[in-house]
Amino acid sequence: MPDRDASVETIQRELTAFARRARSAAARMHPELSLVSFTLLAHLEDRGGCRATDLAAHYLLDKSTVSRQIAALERLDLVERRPAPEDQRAQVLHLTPRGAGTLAQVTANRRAAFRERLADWDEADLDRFAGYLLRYNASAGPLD
Amino acid sequence: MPDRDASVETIQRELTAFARRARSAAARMHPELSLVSFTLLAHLEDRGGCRATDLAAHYLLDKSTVSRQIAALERLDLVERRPAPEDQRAQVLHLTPRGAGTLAQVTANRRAAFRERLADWDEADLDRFAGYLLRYNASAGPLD
DNA sequence: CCTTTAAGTTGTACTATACAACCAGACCTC
DNA sequence: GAGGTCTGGTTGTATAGTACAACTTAAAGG
Repeated sequence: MPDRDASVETIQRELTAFARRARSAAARMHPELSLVSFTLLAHLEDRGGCRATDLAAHYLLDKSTVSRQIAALERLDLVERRPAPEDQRAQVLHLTPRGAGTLAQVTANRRAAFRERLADWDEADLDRFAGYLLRYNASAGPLD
Repeated sequence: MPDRDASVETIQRELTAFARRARSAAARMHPELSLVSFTLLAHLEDRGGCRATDLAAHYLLDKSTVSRQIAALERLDLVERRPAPEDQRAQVLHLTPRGAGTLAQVTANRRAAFRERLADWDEADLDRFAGYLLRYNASAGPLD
């Protein structure tokens, strides 16, 4: 028989355990792209390009952090800067072809890893789990 | 109608978003104890003391990392070292009273935050969500 | 115009982390 | 029981990610 407090306790414990491992797990899965870099590239792809400031606001990162992350991604030829037509101060960031390729590769790896990990879940459970995660994250505010 | 791939995709996306925010969220929730320190203290409480090597093995951290974390926690008077009775090389780490108090405080804060966040979930959903997280984490291997 | 605001970069500092070198105590084998 | 090896732990060094503050340049608004 379910007990509210026990369930909350378990959720807390398991999410904490997950959080602790997540970055190193990501690093193992795709050494060439940290979790943050991956996220930034994915966002650029999703939006079809945006400004550094937008990334900073969206992910609650300092603009200096984003500036350096982008500089690193540019050095790797994964991102390029284009002048913003209406604001000479700003740059619009876009994936390069290489960036798109790397992102696709990493995305495919991640997808495969998750699929395998969830291979023996039945469809109804997957659907409910996805729903719970959405609901949980939605209550976090506009952090993502 | 649930679609397997769509659910996996959602799970992946939402877990990634969660992982990205987790550390800074923890830092906001309890600035005095990082997620890792919190975990180490909790483990010490749970086990009633253990060696640094055990912590490193359990959390897949390098022993040097644990050594420095423990040194910091000792400086804060949250952890103390006791000679290991049967091995002069080793030290058994224990919470100090202050460490136990801080851990209790942080645990209470976290619990309250999770409770509030999950306040409008009904008991059956909490129970299922907890079960799914357990199942998901269990498939990760003995990382925790 | 001149002041204020916004976009980005750079200097500096801190934390978490790993790997390698090392030390000291324990253990094993002959 | 002496020497070689293994184990627990610390320290040196390096890297990544992050923040805050100072600065530059351009836009916006009185």
